[in-house]
Amino acid sequence: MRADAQKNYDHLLAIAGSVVAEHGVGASLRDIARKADVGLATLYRHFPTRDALLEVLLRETVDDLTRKTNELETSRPSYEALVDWLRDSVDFVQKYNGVVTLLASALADPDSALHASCTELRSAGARLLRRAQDEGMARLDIDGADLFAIIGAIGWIGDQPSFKPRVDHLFDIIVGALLVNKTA
Amino acid sequence: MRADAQKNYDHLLAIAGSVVAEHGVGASLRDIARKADVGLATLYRHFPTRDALLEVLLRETVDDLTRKTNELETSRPSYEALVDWLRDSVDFVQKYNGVVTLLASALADPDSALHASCTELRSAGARLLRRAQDEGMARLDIDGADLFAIIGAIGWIGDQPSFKPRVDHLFDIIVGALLVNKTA
DNA sequence: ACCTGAACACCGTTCAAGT
DNA sequence: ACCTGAACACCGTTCAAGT
Repeated sequence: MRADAQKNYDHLLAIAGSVVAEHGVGASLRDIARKADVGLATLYRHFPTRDALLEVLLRETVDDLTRKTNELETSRPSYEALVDWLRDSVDFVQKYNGVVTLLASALADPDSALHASCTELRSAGARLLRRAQDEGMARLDIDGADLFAIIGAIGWIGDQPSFKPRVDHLFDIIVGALLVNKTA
Repeated sequence: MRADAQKNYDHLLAIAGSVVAEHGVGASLRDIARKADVGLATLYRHFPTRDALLEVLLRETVDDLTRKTNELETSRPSYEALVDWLRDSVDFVQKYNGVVTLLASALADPDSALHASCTELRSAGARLLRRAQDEGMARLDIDGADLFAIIGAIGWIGDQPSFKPRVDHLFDIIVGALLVNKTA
């Protein structure tokens, strides 16, 4: 990549990060190009679709999450590992408003630029879930896709300004329902 | 209202119902006017905002729900009444795609045309919840707003085509978490 | 009273023309 | 190679002009 193109790319990405942080995943691409002092077609040249741009914005965080999953799996009890991973996943989808709906549709669309990130996330969760189920710590009637849907549902709560203050409380309640009651 | 205006109003509403059923609450208003063979400004005359149109589309169902809540309250055990009401509420928000997000913001915005419907729905749920809590059937650390957020979260799952098949299953799991375990 | 076309300010997407 | 302005087809919203 030519030096001037690289500079545009980096600058575009930085501006996109702040605009998406403010307006969510549906932010105006025109607005991003404008704020980056770059022609709109230049944005399209670097990021041919909205998904492609968001994929770059989210990739780093997903990779961190995947790496951390490996650590959790080897170093922590299955119960704690699963809950910690759910906590991290909910934090991840709340990086930008609207990520949950984006990921839900990307999961079902193999052509989406985000499809790989979604399946990675799902299979990481499925592994931790399986381990907890094998040890009798998690209910047996759920799978990785259910986990994904539940992360999305909790993330949706966090996306609504009026519900955001309750999201931690509701996380505890909903996630609690996935675990086997140890006092029984 | 003049006879011709009434005819336009009724026709507009019927067309809007089918277009919103197909494209969700964000459906193009232009498209609705076009399909109704009516000038776009005529739609605006009858429904000055998108909220006003959706409010009319949803009102009937909310009223049914409120009426049914009264029945549930007097004729059924608190536990069953609460679960049935949650079931009906989730069905209600799934009448059109995107209703959950619409209601979440309308609940926080007293100027919204849907604000009244939202607070009605919330207080109906709060009443049933209180009764179940008084009888020791529901956990004590939740309130009507939590119930509303949870209905929204489950409704969000139903709005995602890839998760829709799991929504009944996840309803049982999440709602189960709100009830006190009777086997203890 | 009620209806309408046209105007305005946006948006995403594409492409011929520039350097 | 890379960038850009302009064009196209949409959208929501408003308003002067018609009947």
